[in-house]
Amino acid sequence: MTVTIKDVARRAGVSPSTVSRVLSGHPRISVETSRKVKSIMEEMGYHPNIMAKSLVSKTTNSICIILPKPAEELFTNLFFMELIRGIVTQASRSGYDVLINSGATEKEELEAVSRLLKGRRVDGAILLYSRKDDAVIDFLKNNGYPFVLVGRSDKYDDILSVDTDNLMAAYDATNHLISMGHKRIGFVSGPPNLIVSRDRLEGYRKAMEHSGLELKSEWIVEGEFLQDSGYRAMSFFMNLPSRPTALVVVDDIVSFGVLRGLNELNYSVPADLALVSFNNIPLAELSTPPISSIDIGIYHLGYTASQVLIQAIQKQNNEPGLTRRFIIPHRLIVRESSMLSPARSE
Amino acid sequence: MTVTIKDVARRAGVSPSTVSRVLSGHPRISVETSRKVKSIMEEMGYHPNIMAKSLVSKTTNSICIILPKPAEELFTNLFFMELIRGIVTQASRSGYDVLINSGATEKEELEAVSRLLKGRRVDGAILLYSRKDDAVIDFLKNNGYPFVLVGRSDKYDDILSVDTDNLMAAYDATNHLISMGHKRIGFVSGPPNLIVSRDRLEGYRKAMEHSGLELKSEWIVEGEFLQDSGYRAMSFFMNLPSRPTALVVVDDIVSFGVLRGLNELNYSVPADLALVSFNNIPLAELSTPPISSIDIGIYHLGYTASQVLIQAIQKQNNEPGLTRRFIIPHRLIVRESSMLSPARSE
DNA sequence: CCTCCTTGTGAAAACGCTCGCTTAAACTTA
DNA sequence: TAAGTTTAAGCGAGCGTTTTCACAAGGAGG
Repeated sequence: MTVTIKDVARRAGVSPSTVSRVLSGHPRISVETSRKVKSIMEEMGYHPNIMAKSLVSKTTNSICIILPKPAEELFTNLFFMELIRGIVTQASRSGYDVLINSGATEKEELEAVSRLLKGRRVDGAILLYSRKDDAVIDFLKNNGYPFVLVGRSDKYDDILSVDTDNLMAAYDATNHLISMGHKRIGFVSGPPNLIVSRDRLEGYRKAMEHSGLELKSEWIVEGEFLQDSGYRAMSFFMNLPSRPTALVVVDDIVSFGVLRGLNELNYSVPADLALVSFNNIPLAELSTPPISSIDIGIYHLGYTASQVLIQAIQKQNNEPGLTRRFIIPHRLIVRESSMLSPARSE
Repeated sequence: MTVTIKDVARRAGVSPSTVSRVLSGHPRISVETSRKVKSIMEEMGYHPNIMAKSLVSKTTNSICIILPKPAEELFTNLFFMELIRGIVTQASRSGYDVLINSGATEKEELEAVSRLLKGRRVDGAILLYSRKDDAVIDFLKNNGYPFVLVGRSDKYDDILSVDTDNLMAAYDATNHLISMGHKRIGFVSGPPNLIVSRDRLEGYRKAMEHSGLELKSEWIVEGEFLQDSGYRAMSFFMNLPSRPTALVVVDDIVSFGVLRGLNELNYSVPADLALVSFNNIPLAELSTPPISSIDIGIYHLGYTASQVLIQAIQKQNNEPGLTRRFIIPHRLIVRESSMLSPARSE
């Protein structure tokens, strides 16, 4: 039925080992033999059985992406699509296949990971987003499996990770608003158990402090990475007796919610409320008005994560002392949503 | 090192075959043995080696998604993310892993597919989007590999496919505008080599004809599934001596481009130009104004595709005479972008 | 009491490939 | 020319499973 290495060998009049060596570019194969075998492989339409190869080589040439549990939410965020695109592109260039996986619950997630890694279906894993405490990270680390984190862990500092300097990014975003003349600046945060939420909040705080601006606790609200959270935050802020003139928003998607709310109430952006958010997803530029955003190079983040993981798998970056944490530079893209200074008020 | 079936067998005082049978729920295993073996597997942290299993069973319990070549473009479209989400969710429920793959060129694409299928790394494939002539489809069909097409082929009518009735969807969209009183209706189409573009265009044509409305060729423009195409189409239309009062747009993303252009020129939607598009991606609802869209159940499309493929792999739907073409129902979601009748003009 | 099932288990042959040895041939070197 | 060295290719033992076949023990049927 399917043509195996033996069939090729027989037809070429050599042994299977020779064919195998031709395949892997072994040095001690004569040019002539190599050429002949190759042409026969071509002719017979031979494709090596990846499973058999994996079985003996104990290596699968594939990696998996683990999406954290509330996959529905995350999947609808263009952020992840960009990340996945970066990963798939790089992996494919390195000859790796990418498996994509998500579990409904944290337990399922862990089961899936251990099935894939222990069952030797993949050589390593990329984890997207890090919770403050993560059983999957523990599992991978304790079992010595290669993995990289997109984000960071505050439990371990010796694991491979690719991340944005979120503190600095938030610092920059806030400073931009301050430099536009804003003094009353609010912050719409994400779930408190995500490190990214915390880091960005911290950056906002630092920037406010450094400029000697008041830091009211009522100007900070928490939510999810969903439009609805933005919507709710917006109505909370607009009902405040002393409301902010500008907002730093933890994710573009959340900004869309803020924007929608403001539109419904006939407020205008940036005149009534200026906005800066994070991630610069492709649609940030397309909303009305376009949203100022911190471009964190999502694609690049994914691309690098894949690169780092594959190097780790091939044991090219395991000497102690090597960088384990890769920071992808960010930059602020100023658009209409923050292009106006606030009206004088006090 | 890693614990194998033999280790478990030895420890349990049985043969590897028995352990294997326990694993697969073979009927002729005593309850007692089964329980003992299971507890030992648990205790030793045994996970079957998937590669070894695949090698002998000639089945991998995984499928792959093939994204067509201009992956960059497609990846940034939420459409694909939704589709992938549906596929991954269903596959995971059926115990299948999902591999995601895209090639830079058509040739690379074909290579990847044949490597995966011939190399027996996956049991079947899901193809997203169908071009009018597709080498990958030919390859899969000629080699008898299980696959399903999201979209349709006009070359073969006996292959498994999951699709929207795009002709009817466009018919409905156009009729909606007609029922709002529009008479001058334009169409922004996609690449002409995609079947979906053609079908939607055809539906638009039919609806116009049935209502006895004029069908000017200058009211039909072609583009890509990108915002820019919408932008360009918009400026083309607005410069026309006799411009349409409403547009049927082949994809929401393209509508965003139209919208952006209209905003820049201070036109208002729907007053100056009403809009209906397709796919109803999550952001259609969030734009200003929200866009009327044909919801084609993208997630459901993906979910069904996975289901159909896995059934085909397990040979549950291969008898001749069975449905090979699954149509997912669509429905029109009317939003602000089409909620106004046109000003009287002629 | 002998034969025939049934039930639970084991032995061993694949599955398609890789890789450490070994061997054979050809070439050096003294 | 004998011995050593290099180069090219083959042999065969796995890799961790599944699965066919065989078989022992016990019970049923005549």
